[in-house]
Amino acid sequence: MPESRNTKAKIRKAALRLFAERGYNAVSMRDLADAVGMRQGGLYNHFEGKQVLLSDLMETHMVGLLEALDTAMAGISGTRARLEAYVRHHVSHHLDYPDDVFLAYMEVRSLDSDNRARIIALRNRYEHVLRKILEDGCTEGLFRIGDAAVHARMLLAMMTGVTVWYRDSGRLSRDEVVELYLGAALQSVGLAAVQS
Amino acid sequence: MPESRNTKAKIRKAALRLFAERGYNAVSMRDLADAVGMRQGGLYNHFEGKQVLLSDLMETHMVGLLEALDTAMAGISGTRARLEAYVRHHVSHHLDYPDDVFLAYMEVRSLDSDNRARIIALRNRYEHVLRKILEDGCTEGLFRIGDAAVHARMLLAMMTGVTVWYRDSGRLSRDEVVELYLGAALQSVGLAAVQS
DNA sequence: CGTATGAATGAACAGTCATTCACATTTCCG
DNA sequence: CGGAAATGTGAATGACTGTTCATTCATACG
Repeated sequence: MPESRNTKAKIRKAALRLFAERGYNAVSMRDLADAVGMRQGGLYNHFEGKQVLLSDLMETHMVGLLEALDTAMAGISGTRARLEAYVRHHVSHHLDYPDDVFLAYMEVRSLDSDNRARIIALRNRYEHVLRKILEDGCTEGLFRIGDAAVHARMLLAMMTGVTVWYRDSGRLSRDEVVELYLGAALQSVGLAAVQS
Repeated sequence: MPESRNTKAKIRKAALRLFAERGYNAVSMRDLADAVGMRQGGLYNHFEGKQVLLSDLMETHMVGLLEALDTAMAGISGTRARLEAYVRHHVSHHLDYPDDVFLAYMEVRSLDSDNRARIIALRNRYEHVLRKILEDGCTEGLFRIGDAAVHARMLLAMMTGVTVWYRDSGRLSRDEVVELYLGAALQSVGLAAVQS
């Protein structure tokens, strides 16, 4: 069993990287087996098939994302503080797991309809938390935004895009990037960033 | 000749929709021929191959996007007015050509390296215009942003994301959406939206 | 009318796809 | 040690891939 879990984890890791890099449809089971260092037939001892592997990866990521969000938001009160916690969580989590995020975003359409519905439901839960914060801020007269639902989508697209360009070897550290996104997000809702 | 151009246009139109909908690798030449109403062999009278078709679609879009940007920015002076023109152009163009945009964004990795380099060069030119506006605004002390290069990417990701959720059948008109994005973009750089 | 042209066909090509399976090998546990 | 369960192999499956091509067809031109 110990060796089994190891191989399974190696398959997941390689699949995640390859799917994110080339796209689900552009990766064959041969490619995947080569990356793991085994023959294609053996993959089926660990996963029922390619589609199951994809939906497994995506569901694992979405569940982890929601759990991390819960942790990040736990005990945070106050609408502004909750927005800050959400933004910090989202950006840093995306910097930590760029392949997972990219896959979950790009390959939803490669899922069959049952799996797709499950993944989208998880994503909606995640987005709803931000939308609620923005609605609260509007109700309290704290935020100045045109439309909470639209603004939630704007912020999520803006923040998620960090995975497209950020590289660890670049000019900015992860923390600096998080703070840049936080500042922009706060200003976008009509709040000034804190002067530190 | 008139019929020829017509068929070519039909192929391009169908390919654009199918590639955007299912992804380049998930669309076969047979699928495409079916959508056009012909047999697969005939496609090669109009395009050298699948890859050429893809890069042709993407290049056409990028060139059109740059031309539309030039038109939208022509004669506009003043950093704030230029930012407003850029945002309005970008969002409304994306609302008008969602498939083109989606394809150009998602399928860059499906291009072979020569075509990819050409498309990315065009995209860089497009992004550079916004970055320049943001840098000017910083120099003039007009904008309050952490980093112009990063902020350009944030705004582009935010605005481009409109194609993911907007539907004509929805609650908001295109003009309303454009103004919402404009307001958010202005606030994100530290400017208040105009009170109308 | 004869013929050149562009376009469409449908079969064929060689290769790749995900998946299956009979068979080895390794690993675990009593 | 023995046997069973887990794990990996390599070949085979049929379906599908992008592309090619000989052929047919309709139209346009001299």
